Amino acid sequence: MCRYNPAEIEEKWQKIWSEQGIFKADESDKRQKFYQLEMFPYPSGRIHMGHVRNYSIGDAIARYKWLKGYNVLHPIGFDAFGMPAENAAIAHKTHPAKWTYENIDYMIKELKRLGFSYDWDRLIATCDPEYYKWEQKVFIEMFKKGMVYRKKSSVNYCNTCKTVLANEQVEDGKCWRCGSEVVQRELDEWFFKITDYADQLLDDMKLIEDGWPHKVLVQQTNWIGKSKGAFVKFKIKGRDEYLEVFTTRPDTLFGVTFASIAPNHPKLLELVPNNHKEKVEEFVDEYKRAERDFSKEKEGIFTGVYLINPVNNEEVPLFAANFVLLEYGTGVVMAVPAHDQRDFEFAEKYNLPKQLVIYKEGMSNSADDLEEAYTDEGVLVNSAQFDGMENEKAKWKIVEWLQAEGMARQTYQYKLRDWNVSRQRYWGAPIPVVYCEKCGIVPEKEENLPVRLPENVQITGEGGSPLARVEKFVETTCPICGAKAKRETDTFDTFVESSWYFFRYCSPKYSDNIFDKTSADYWMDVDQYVGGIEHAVMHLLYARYFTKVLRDLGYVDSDEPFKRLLTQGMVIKDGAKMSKSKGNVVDPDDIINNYGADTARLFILFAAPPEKDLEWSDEGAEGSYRFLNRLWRLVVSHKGLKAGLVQAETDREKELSYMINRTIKKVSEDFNSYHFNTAIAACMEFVNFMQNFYPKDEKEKSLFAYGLEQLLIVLNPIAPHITDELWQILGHKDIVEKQSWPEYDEKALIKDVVTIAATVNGKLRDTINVKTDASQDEVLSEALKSSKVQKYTNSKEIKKVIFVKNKLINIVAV
RNA sequence: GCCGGGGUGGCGGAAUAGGUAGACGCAAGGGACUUAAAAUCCCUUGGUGCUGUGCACCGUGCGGGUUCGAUUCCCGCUCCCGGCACCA
Repeated sequence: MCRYNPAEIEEKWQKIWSEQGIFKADESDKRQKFYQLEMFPYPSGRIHMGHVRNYSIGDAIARYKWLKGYNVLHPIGFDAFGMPAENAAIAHKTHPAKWTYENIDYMIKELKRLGFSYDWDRLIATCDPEYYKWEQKVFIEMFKKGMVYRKKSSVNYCNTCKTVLANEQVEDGKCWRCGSEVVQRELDEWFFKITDYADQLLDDMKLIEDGWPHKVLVQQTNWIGKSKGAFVKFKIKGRDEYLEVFTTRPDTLFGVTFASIAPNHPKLLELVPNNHKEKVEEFVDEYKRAERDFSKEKEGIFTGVYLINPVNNEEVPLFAANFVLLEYGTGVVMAVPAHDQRDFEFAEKYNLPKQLVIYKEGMSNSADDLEEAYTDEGVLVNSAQFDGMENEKAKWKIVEWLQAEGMARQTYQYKLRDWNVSRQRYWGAPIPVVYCEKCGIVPEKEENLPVRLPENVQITGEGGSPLARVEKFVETTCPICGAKAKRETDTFDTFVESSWYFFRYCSPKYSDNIFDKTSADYWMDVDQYVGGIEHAVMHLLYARYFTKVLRDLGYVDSDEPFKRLLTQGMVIKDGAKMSKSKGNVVDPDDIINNYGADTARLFILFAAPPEKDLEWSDEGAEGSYRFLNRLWRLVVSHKGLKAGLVQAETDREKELSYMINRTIKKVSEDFNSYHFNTAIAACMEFVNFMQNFYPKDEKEKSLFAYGLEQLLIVLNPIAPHITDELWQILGHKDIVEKQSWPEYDEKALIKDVVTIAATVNGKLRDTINVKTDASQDEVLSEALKSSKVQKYTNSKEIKKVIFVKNKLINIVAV
């Protein structure tokens, strides 16, 4: 008997799949389409376990859909631009392109060794000019429609990566990629107006809420951070000018005792009277010098300016305060120390008065008795005609009242900022604009696209954008007037490329436009997207936004790119994420060499449900390998049998038939809900059963062989190589991938006899075997025959009997 | 602080329109085969107790509640993980 030799058979079947082209997606196919997508990898050098998990999940789904009769698109590519390529270029004195393409070649080999069902003809790499050309084209169209703009702004800057970061890329005040401290810098930058889409990004969540993890939608909602409030005008004392504040609590306007302004507010120094100038300037300088430290104590300084509260004409002092953000609202806030904790702390520190305006029964009616701000509900007090009104109601009544005077209006504010897409790096897609002294900012002509990255560039990591030093690149002519002009030297944030790659897969070689609309209309939306949770508010928000942009530019009809999303958990080892520094990395290559790809895939799908973190265990992988060996021996030892679906008559036949159908049912249900771990468990149970069955006569043998065949089909999406090999060993000329997913026979699942629980007062006392669908009376009399039941019912009165057919009988005895 | 998700054997994890808790796997222990080892196969394995091979009690983070019956539903608490964080 031949032994299971994964190395040999895996190579063999990968070659056969490739030769037969069975995973090529074809639009002319009449079957229903299914677009299965996994987040494409960054070509860092090698595949890691996180990739294996991501792609094993995606592949199981894709292969399942093939077997279910769908026309599947399952593509792969590389998110190939980015900083590690430049860093590697500096470290190894090579070129980012060379490094990147070598990595891509190696990683393709690794992916192929894992046997994934990709349509390799659709491979894309985002650093290919034939790819980024289209991004440049769309950018120009966005520019013309006013969807992008350039402005000087204070931006997040990473000194290690020497480039700007978008808000989404700053984590805990640190760079998302390298972890160094992020500082603020003033630079001219390009922005995508994603804020114009804030409401759509929120509202359209209802289109995807059934298919996306709740958690991701909540994270995006919080990130967009919409809040309802009002702008309120405060007159500046002694001037015919106003400062506007944003507040979500207009109900507390009568409690305003001072106001605060952001130290970097552009109007601040202009307003400050001379006798306060020196001190305020000092404070502002100190603020600007300091790193932004969020745990810092609240500090401020009186500006010498008074504002007039529009609700009662009271004068309140204006403070410059370090906790006021210029970027949110208007950069000026009204302060209500009695009902806002920050204002409370500030007032305590600088000994400012507090006025109570929201009152709840039981509390003191003096703000001086408060130990912290009262932020809950209540009724208004000390608020003139609004006294006694519930504060939620008073909010908008007060705004209405002020609005009549032109002093307030209802509004919404968002935490979401426009997307800064400029990066001062070489290895990215050039932003296709030209600066002309006469014509200003001019987009490159479409026929001149792509604006190619120059190849002969020295990457040193020093002195700003490398492109700025390439004269041949920078020096150009104005697309409008033809005069000498300079090119933009910033490149796009690489998240721009990953915001539309799934469209490009629909027609990856299309050369007339970003994609062929017919193909995109056919394949989009992505039916199932699989990737890491870490992209909840970066890639996944950008991709949703960019899809809406493409829609508004007339390229597509869809509002949302990904119908369903599955976020898989991390692969951890010894309780921590695998990393070189911790020395707990398991290299997929080693696992494939030792056990084969099927074992790696099986284990990773078996060890945990997809969304949960998965603890890698060498012993566990070994166990999965043992299972495949058991499967191998089971099938090989019965290879002469001829499969046939026979009518089960004897008890043994019925039991066999029951197990076959039960397994098909369970695995089918689990595949539909992506519970691969329990699907595999069901297959294991079935193998255990089959190992101990030993078919005797011809009928049993054909049914047995039929069961083995069904098992191979349902296991194929998880362990494709071994199932194809065993399928062939059973005498088939074709391959499992050409079969149909099995249907189960509901009738075979009905047993003649069922075991039901006999409980007394809810406690299990015995289990009894009765005819299927036996009546309550029959079951009760059978249960009362049990001595174990009698023990608890004798000498007691039976008050009540609860009966669940084929499941349980409960006797209530007192 | 706010928002979201969780707490089940030694471990990874099963089972919730309320109905036999611990499927499947790992680890551990015992046995068979073998000159031996590996591989394979079989058995045991939530805890405690007892007059030990059967029976009792306890048991799904903690405390209550609803119910004939709660891992599942409700209330309160606690701990862990993730996200956001001076957002007015």
